[in-house]
Amino acid sequence: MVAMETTATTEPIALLRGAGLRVTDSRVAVIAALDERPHSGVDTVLTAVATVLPSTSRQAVHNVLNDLTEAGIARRIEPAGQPGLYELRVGDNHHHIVCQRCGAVADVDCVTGHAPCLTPSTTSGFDLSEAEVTFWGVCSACKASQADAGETTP
Amino acid sequence: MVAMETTATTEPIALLRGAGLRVTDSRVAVIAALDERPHSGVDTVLTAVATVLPSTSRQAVHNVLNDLTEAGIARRIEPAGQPGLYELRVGDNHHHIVCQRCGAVADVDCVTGHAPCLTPSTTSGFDLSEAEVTFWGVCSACKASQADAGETTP
DNA sequence: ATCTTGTTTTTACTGTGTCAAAAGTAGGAC
DNA sequence: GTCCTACTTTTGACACAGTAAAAACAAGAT
Repeated sequence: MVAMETTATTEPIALLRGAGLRVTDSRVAVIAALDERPHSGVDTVLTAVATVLPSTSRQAVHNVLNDLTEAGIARRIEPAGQPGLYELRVGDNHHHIVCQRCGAVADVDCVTGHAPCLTPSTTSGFDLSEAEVTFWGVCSACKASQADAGETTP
Repeated sequence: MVAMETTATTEPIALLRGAGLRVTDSRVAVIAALDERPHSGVDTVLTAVATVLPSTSRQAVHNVLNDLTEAGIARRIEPAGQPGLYELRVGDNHHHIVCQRCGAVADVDCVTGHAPCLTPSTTSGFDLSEAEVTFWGVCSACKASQADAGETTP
């Protein structure tokens, strides 16, 4: 554990300590990976972590991501038809826009105008706790390569 | 093929013919099942269909549901952490509210007030095509049995 | 430095869904 | 009414994402 010259981009150690989680290389590396590439899946995180800690197992990444999510350090999103993705932005209620061709994800701050931004017209007796919005579209990269465009789900 | 006393609730045969799909027992049964229990998963549909056509395979249900979805007769939704669910309401842009305990799903007609109901504040260069809203909460049944909280996925 | 407890590895397994070839059936043509 | 062909269904195998559990190991307190 290095730790003296800390103050990395998101201060992984402070995040972990603050959540009462042990500071381990894997966790620090996962947080760093998510900080660099938000909306990463397990595979992407594993690849990034493996450049620093080659012995890391996929299961370890699953464990760490689950731990971080439970601790409120990370957030998991799961666009339909894709494996779960993780990001460090938590606590602010932001949404996502997903590319229907390549699966790229970008953040969307909030729906225009309204602060609570969403209230269902009928709650059907449910106790409402959260509104999740996913926008679907085509990212600029995919728009550019209009012609070929992967063959999956236009 | 029974079919004489048709005119069921959603006229499955007309739906299939209109979409250029062949009318088969399985398809009619699947449509009937979805009509009775919207937001059903493959298993639920299979159970319902099997009471009428006991030889039906799970694969057949997958095939039929995929066909119906492609034909625009059914719509697939996929709340995070749950297998895909299907419903016959298509074409109207409605949303869903999902119970965080038991997974129950109810329809929500639209977000209050606004007609286009959703526009992202920033599109990050995406061509927007659709907005999907999922509300999360606790259904009345789960509220009632607060203590134990069921585990069954209805 | 040692101990305790939490973390990671390893291996196996479950659930959800897809793929592909063979067998069977709907629906139009005769 | 009967036959033919293309579309459906069955069967069985497989892919992918994630979970489960026990043994090896490391963080942090004493």
